[in-house]
Amino acid sequence: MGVTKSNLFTEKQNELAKVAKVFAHPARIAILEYLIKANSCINGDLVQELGLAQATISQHLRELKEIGLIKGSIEGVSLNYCIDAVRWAEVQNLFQELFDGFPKISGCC
Amino acid sequence: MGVTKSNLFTEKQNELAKVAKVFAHPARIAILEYLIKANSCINGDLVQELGLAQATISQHLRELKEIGLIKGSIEGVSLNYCIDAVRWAEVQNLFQELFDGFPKISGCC
DNA sequence: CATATTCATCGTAATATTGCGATAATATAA
DNA sequence: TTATATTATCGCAATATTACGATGAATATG
Repeated sequence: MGVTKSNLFTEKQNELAKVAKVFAHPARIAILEYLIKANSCINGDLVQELGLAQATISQHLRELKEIGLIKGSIEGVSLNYCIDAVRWAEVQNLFQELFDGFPKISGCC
Repeated sequence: MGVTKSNLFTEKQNELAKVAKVFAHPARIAILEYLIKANSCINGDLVQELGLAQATISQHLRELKEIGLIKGSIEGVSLNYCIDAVRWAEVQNLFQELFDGFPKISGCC
């Protein structure tokens, strides 16, 4: 036990859950917000900005990269991470679809 | 170690992460979608609908209830769970704020 | 070449999540 | 009251996440 039974759910439900999991940590939210503000940055900047160890930040960056929300380009000795606009819109849509599925005027409680 | 360092982040970042965590499981997405579709339901329905044990569903319902997304009213021997419209809009806004923070036309990569 | 800088990865400890059987709690029905 | 139905909670096992020191890989600088 202890493992999520993905086979019970639809492709879309699993996808949304997987994406939501990436947002489910304040450090990753902070990284995204910083990337939006700075419009690019490197790992080192983030170690200064947040108070986490370099290894920890690198790990969070990998998760953001794996889900496709950010991408990095090598810039000499350091690395430029930035938000992937296409994926960003895609993910925004995923959430919006769920939220908009609930009618504003509910006939229930 | 192993514990999230919430003190490093803003109130809002922690709140969004906490809410996202609730969305970070396909069963809870499925429950929400079912509640939207059915416009009310009980735990028993969900055991039929999803393939999880009653105890497991009850646990997921509690998490949804704790974050305020759903609320339940006693209906005889069973229970009516439904989506809390106010909280739903609130949470939608939290995500929208983050998503809208990223300008469509990025000057970066 | 040797050294420094920057980021990724590995290994590990601490903690959190997931799933479920068993059981408790509550309310209805006979 | 006794039995039935419905949901919550407890306790446990399996797995996942979080954090970080240590180390590795790659590139620049002297």
